[in-house]
Amino acid sequence: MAKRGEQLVAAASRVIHERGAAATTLALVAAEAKVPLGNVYYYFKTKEELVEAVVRARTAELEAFLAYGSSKATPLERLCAIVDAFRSRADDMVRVGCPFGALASELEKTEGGPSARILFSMQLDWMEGQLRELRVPAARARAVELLAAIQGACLVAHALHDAALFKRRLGDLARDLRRELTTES
Amino acid sequence: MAKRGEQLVAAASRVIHERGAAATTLALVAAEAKVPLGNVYYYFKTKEELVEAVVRARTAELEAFLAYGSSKATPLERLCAIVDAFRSRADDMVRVGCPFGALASELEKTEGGPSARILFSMQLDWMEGQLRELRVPAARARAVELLAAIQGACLVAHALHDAALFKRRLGDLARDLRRELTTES
DNA sequence: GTCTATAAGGCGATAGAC
DNA sequence: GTCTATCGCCTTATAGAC
Repeated sequence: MAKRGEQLVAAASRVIHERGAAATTLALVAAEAKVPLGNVYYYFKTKEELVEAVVRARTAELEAFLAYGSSKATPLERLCAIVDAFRSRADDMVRVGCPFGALASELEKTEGGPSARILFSMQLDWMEGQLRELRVPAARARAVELLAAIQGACLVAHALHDAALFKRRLGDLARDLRRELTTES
Repeated sequence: MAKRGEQLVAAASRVIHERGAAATTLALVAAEAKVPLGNVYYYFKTKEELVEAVVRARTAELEAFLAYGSSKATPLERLCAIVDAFRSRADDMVRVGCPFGALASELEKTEGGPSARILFSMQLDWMEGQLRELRVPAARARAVELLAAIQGACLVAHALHDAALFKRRLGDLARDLRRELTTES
């Protein structure tokens, strides 16, 4: 049980969420975790290793996030549950960006370093699965459309500091999903 | 005519586009502009001032970009022209991000510094104007939907290093616009 | 106006006492 | 395992010769 290591990863995840990975210094992480700076290097040889650990932690968060969606009864309810779950985090996402999308996009800017694109591919795979179950044609393209709509809304709302814009757009997204995909009985 | 100053802004804009504003150092900009480092400070007192100049340059680029769209005959053609213009820049946008969106979102992460959200509000205003001319209800919300769709597609495609995804999504976006907004005669 | 040299401070990373 | 002290480098910014 590497309790101290987990504390550091949790602290690093918070600081990175607030400031971005590039602007996150190990001194800030150490202060957030209430650990002396030098101690960080006992658990992580480099800053890059710490960022990789944060990516793994975010991946686990996303798994739990999607598992919550999967707990709903129908594919349509599952998709709407995920949209609503993003919507319920609106204030945080608009203030500092999406904990999955902001990290995934930022880390792709540095070629050699760690990647977090799995945070997008996991969501696409999960959404595609739900759409396939609904017999929606071009399920992969529709998954891309939905993920891009969510991420784009977050990006625009974040830059404009407009949480209401994000909530409205995600509400419309869930409404459109229900309209199009509800099986008339 | 501050020729040297314009060279520096152009060089800074290129470096920021490639690496992001935070990772851009004045040494890199000076090298890109083939100017000694110390000389940068004759034209810009601080790095922040240089970034502000880059934002103004991008704003002018966006104005020209939207003016090109405005040159088309009908509002529908104008909207599609902008979508197509983004699409024609796909390789660059997928490799390093949107020159407008990436800058706008990154600069909002640092509170005290310069802002580039005008790059989003200009696009929203322009799109809203076209949609209004087409008598589309909830024109502002539809403008947000379109801008978010473009920016989200760029973000996802960038993180996944998948230019084809971006081109497909923007092609679908233009097709959907034509389908919904074409006036049957 | 242009350029060289360098200051001042923050960063990742290490050494070594405890 | 934990912590203090510090190294070496890079960054922004300045001083001052030309």
